[in-house]
Amino acid sequence: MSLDETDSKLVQHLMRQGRTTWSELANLLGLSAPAAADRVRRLEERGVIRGYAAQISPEAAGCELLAFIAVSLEQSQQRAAFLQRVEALSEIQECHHVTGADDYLLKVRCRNTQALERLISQELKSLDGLKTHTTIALSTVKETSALPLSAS
Amino acid sequence: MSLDETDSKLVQHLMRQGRTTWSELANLLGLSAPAAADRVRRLEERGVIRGYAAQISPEAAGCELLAFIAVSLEQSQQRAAFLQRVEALSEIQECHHVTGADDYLLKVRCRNTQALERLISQELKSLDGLKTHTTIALSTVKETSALPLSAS
DNA sequence: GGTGAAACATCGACGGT
DNA sequence: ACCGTCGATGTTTCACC
Repeated sequence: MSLDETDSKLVQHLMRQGRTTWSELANLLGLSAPAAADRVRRLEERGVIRGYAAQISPEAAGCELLAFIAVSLEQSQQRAAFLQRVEALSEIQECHHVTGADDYLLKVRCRNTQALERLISQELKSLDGLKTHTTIALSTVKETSALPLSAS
Repeated sequence: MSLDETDSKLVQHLMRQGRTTWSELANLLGLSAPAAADRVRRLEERGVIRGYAAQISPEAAGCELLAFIAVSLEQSQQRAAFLQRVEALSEIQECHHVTGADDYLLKVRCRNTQALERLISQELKSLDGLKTHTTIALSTVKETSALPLSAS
């Protein structure tokens, strides 16, 4: 289940650069190209690599606003309906079930405050007994998808 | 500054699949391979595409724990030191300056509660006047890097 | 933005350790 | 079980239209 040293180097490179050419990966690892490709394929099969994506500037894509919404569900029979809405709404980037006074924490990106208002008032608050508490991000200091490598 | 319809389709595909082959992109857009490559290169130069990355399963990489830490800075002269620490700590994936009672919201991934304790007690709380409020994620319902496309 | 040819990278089969 | 070599195939790249 855990990663050997070569896989660690590989994963770390893939997190930063994405997949470029096998030959580049190969001489990074001191292997031949087919061997590097094999390792990547195995990591994909094991689910360590979930996929590949381009990182898009949210502002360039017209998403100027970033907000975190804490959600409380006071009627637990609304849970399924809430989770269904979370999946359906493309503005909701993340939804975590969390400890503390609230039930869920949402990370939301949208065009402007008007779009946020619509999301909260029409999409979320239309569920009975659902309370929200919204925090707006004024600026982002750091945002990376890189994980701390573990030497295990 | 804004994206035409072809660029929108392109960006949407790149967010989901990463960069595969020019020919695949080309016939998705109804263009020739060099034309598709040109568009991608221009988007990279404009900063719309920030880069490419593999999506790694945090659990597979040994990061079992996800937490959100709200940080209050009661002495504003500590701000520079705090931001420097944020950059240096690889467990901190995100740091946003936010509205509300607290100043910053951190998204943190680490190995276990022991690593989280070390991060909070030794790395963060060692700054004078810094208060934290930590929320643990029990499970993650949704987590995507995709953005809602805007037709502009 | 399209076309063609040269350069390059990938994929699969085979052999070695 | 994992890695290297080699040849066939497919893809990118560049000059030019």
